[in-house]
Amino acid sequence: MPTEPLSRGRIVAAAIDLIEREGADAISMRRIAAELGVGVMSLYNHVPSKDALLNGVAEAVLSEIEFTDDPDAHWADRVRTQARAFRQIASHYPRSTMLVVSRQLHSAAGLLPVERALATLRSAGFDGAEAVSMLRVFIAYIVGSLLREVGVTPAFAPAHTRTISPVGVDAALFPEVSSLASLLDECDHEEEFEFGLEMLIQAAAARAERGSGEQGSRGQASRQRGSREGTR
Amino acid sequence: MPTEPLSRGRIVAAAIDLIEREGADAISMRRIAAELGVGVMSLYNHVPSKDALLNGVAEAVLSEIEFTDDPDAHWADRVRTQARAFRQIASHYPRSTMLVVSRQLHSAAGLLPVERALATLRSAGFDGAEAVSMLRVFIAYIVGSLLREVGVTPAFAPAHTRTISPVGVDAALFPEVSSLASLLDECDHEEEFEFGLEMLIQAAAARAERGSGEQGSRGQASRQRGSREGTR
DNA sequence: ACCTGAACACCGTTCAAGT
DNA sequence: ACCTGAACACCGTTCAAGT
Repeated sequence: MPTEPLSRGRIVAAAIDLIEREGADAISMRRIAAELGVGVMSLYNHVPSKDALLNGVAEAVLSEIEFTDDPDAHWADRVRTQARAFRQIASHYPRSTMLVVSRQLHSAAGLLPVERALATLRSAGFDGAEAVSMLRVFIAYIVGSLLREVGVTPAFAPAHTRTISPVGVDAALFPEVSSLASLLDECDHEEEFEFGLEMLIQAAAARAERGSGEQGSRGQASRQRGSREGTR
Repeated sequence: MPTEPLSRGRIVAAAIDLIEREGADAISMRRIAAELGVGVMSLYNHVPSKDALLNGVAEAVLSEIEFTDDPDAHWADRVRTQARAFRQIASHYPRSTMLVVSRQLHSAAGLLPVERALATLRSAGFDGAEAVSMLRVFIAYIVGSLLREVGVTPAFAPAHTRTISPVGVDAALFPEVSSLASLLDECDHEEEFEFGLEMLIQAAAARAERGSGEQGSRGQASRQRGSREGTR
């Protein structure tokens, strides 16, 4: 009594469900098939391989995040909104986050956020090259933040396993780490995310102002990369 | 004729070798054992599990990067040097990078870079809480950058598979993406890394200056997180 | 203490057979 | 077109047996 016909969508949904319930390590074609009450090989009628299925999972998760965008808002606010939308992945699909972040998606699901971000950065006055570089910087920061937030914790790492607690760190070898142990131990992920986001936006704003008149300023700045000379 | 006795170190080295040669997906306890010319179960005399072995791989890779640090240099230069040291992972051990980045290490190998970074940030005048937050921001950016750089490409993705080439993107739906396709297609990873690094250092420097007099400024700034108000 | 083969409970995917 | 069981070539790890 097949309540509903098998389909790519149902398979992907079952996979997401299983990942969020038991962790990314727990998923296998056989488990998913069992979850759907079908034979393993039935899955291959709708999905070419496990790898393709995982791409489907990443796409589905990414396309489910809310991407409201107000084109009339200040560009900095639009960047904030878009960055926070990405962070929703970590809270809505914590155990699938690694998957979303570690597979580059060449589909519309991945292209739409990029399109919006580029439009926003161009509206701030950046030229194409600047907008692309800036977008890459923001994405790198967001991806790294999400990875920290979801911890990539193996299944259910007990919260009591203190990692850098005052006890266990040699205060002579690591004075800073041991004196800041309590701060390193706990982390308000939202506050931390916002802190870095503001740093990046501030740096971007400084470049937006500076760049309004001069043309090749960024090209020069990037040309002196790799030099070991300091700021001052 | 056992040329050399089996040891944790030899096993980890063989694992790294195998990963760099055939990709992270290719490694298995059985393959590593075969590589070393021993039975699979012999590995378990020196390593409790595959998971522990992978932690060992991450540790070994991390501890092999050069961490020169000149305490007399300007703090911004020290940050630059340390950030670039991390990026060496991507060039020296591209296919192990994901492993290093996705496992939090509670060993000395992971603690030393943290200790140096905190000392550097404190020398810039940041208090403990600021230094810890700032460190997290830099790490998030670096981690995200490395992930982009190593591509997490499945084994040997042919370079000819153009992902966002001008052809294949609907210019009406994605005007920015399609007009900036050539810029999005290619990426000078070093230049890109330096670009974002300078943005973060600039933002950090602005906070270092501002914070020299006032005490609770950062606490206030972070307290207004989540507000939808803009910059201006 | 260190090594090991057999065995167990899993994998992803191919193939030939069904409807 | 869709489903499927058997089979193949793999996994990580336990266990009991060896030295």
